[in-house]
Amino acid sequence: MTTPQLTKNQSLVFDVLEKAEGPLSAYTILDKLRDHGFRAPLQVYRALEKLLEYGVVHRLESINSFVACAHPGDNCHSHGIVAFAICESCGQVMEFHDHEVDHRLMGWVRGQKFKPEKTTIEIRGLCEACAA
Amino acid sequence: MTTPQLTKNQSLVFDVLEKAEGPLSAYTILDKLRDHGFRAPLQVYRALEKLLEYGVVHRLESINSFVACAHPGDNCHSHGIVAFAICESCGQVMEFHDHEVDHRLMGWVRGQKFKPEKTTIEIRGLCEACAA
DNA sequence: GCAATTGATGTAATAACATAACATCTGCAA
DNA sequence: TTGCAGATGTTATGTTATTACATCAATTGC
Ligand SMILES: [Zn+2]
Ligand SMILES: [Zn+2]
Ligand SMILES: [Zn+2]
Ligand SMILES: [Zn+2]
Repeated sequence: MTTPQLTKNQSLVFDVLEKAEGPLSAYTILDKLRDHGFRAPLQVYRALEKLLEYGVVHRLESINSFVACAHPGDNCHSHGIVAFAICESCGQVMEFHDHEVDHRLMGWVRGQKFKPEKTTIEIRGLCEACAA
Repeated sequence: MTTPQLTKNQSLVFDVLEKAEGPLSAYTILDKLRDHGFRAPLQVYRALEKLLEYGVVHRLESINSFVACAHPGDNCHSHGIVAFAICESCGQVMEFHDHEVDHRLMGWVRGQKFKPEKTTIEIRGLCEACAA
């Protein structure tokens, strides 16, 4: 997915996520953008929908939050499953992918004749700093 | 985790999930149990909390729903990560685990000195019947 | 120029998911 | 019998996400 020029609202939402230390909920983003004219959740959700489509933002299903992609300008997401390690203490998110994991999971679903559309891998725990 | 005798509410919730074709939301469970005296979401959420703790029910993060474990009486969950394939058309859920996937993911997090607590792997797509 | 179309935006209302706070009950142990 | 712990009942509230409808702006074809 090539990323077209972002609209005003998309840019505002993306900038908030890029500057954030960790993942943010849609309503947190809304609050941060009230000074810029945002009034309703839909302004955030609509921007996020596009940013997800362009692959520059990820949704973390297990914490109902959104994070800017850690691999800007990289097209690696189109080749495999992205996995996340999420620190439950400080919110830091690490993003990675592993072709062997992809291979095992996709091999299993193929054996079941299951047609995968979207795969979520999220590891919650404590980052090095917080586990100390 | 050994499963103690279930309480009345826990049994009701578990029975609903066991008889269901697929995953159910907490509020769907609530509606199915109104005839049995359930009135409030908390009655469901409290029962689910225990059932999750006992490992007899799983939460599907990506669809905010709950499903009875497909491996009754099995303790395999204590040895690894459980993965789910969820049909977005009919709701059917397949549950499996793969030690190689566990190994790769845990190897990666160990390299990052990240301490994992709970891992989610969910594949949404179409089952064989629905993809046809 | 000027409709027609398309995509983006604004706004209000509502739906769906989850928890906080507090009271009560029940079984069991000191 | 009293105290405690766990389960339950109830109300209210908090959090996340979508529906419905109106408006606006840029583009296209005439
Ligand atoms: Zn990414
Ligand atoms: Zn941390
Ligand atoms: Zn299971
Ligand atoms: Zn299906």
